[in-house]
Amino acid sequence: MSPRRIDPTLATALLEAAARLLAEEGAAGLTTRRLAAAVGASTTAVYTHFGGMDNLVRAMVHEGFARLHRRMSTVRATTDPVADMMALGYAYRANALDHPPLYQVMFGSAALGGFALADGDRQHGRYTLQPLVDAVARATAQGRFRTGDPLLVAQNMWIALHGLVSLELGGYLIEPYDPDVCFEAQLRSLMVGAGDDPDQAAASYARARRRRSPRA
Amino acid sequence: MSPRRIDPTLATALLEAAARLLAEEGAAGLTTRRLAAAVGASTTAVYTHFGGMDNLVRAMVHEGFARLHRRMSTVRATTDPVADMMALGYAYRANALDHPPLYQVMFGSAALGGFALADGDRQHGRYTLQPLVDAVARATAQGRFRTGDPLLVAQNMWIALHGLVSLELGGYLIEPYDPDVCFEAQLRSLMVGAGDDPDQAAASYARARRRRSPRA
DNA sequence: TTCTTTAAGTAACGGTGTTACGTAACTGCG
DNA sequence: CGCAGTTACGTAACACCGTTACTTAAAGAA
Repeated sequence: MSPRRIDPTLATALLEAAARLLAEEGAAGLTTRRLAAAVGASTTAVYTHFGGMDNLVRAMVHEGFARLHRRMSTVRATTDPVADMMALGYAYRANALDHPPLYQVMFGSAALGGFALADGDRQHGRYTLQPLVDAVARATAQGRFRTGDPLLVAQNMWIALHGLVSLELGGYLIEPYDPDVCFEAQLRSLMVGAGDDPDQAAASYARARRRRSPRA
Repeated sequence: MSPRRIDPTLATALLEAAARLLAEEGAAGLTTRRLAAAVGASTTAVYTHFGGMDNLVRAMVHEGFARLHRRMSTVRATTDPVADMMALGYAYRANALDHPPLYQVMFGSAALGGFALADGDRQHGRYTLQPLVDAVARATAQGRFRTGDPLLVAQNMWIALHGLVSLELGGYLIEPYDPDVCFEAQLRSLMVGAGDDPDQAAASYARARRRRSPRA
């Protein structure tokens, strides 16, 4: 009927509803019509505020990266940079497991009806790696890693983490080699691969385990 | 009009058309109607032969795993098992880069309209890892890897490879740290992480590079 | 030849993203 | 205060999607 002028920013209401829909029903449940129904508006609201479903999803992805960044930032640097890296790995994985569909959308694992992120969106999350890069630099400075490009080492760890999380969310890692087992093996292997001593890596792993999963 | 009884197995024609559509237009271009048009049939053909889009896609995924397995099998075992592992890594990545949309569907990175693989489908590709497991066992027997579970080490490498390929296909790996750079660093890091000596890993890497990418 | 089975087509249903168009409310200016 | 312009929304439609009754025609068996 009459356009109801109640919003306080219908845009944010749409975003919240979209996040809830995505979390509760997965990517398939996030449609313009259900979104409109959830906020008591019409489907055109999506277009006046975002210009289409793509941009709305893009906004959600940005928020997702921001939340990931916040979570990674809660991991404080200690005197054991390798343990710090592992703690960052825990934070990364915990964030993904807390919001599986969002993670899958962020990294393209949920087509969301043929929509695609722009180039800029994909690299938008790059700053998220910074804490990891710093930790690598500290580990290298302490002589625990072979000298090399810290960003390359960090990116390598990110790649492996994404592989694990992606396969875990997809349900590809099963029984005796379940995600937890793989994750532990992967973390230690990554550090040894970067140059750390296996025993020291194991000690750092034990240390990182103790300060598990800082809350979002 | 009249049902034309011409097929020689309309089913295979549908599969071929589906593979072509997927490769040329991506997951979004693969619809029942375009599929039907491509083979000159009606959309019901998909249902009489596959019982729905899901099963048709499932069949394509199985074929994709079979092709991956064939490609991995062309990597012959040599006296340098670490180089063999790296060659298997090349084969894995080359296969994915040859059929990007198919790879993304195989590993859930393309929702294909809310359809999902069954549990069995996801683990169907598991046998593909066997050549890798064998190579790990040989490397361990030669003392180049720390003693441990070969399947866990192989799965760890698979996870990292998938992370790289997945991010590469998604366009997340850019400029100074492009996929090729990351891939090389990753391969060597993986071997060192499993216990190999850095120098020996570098030598094996050079050896693997020389026998690059056996053809599908 | 007739009967049964099977594969295909037709047409529809409900759902999707998107858009043209109308309309009501707010905003700024005189 | 009142009038224009802009903006935000709803309505209704379009084209497309997967899926499914229902029907029809062909193939094989007796």
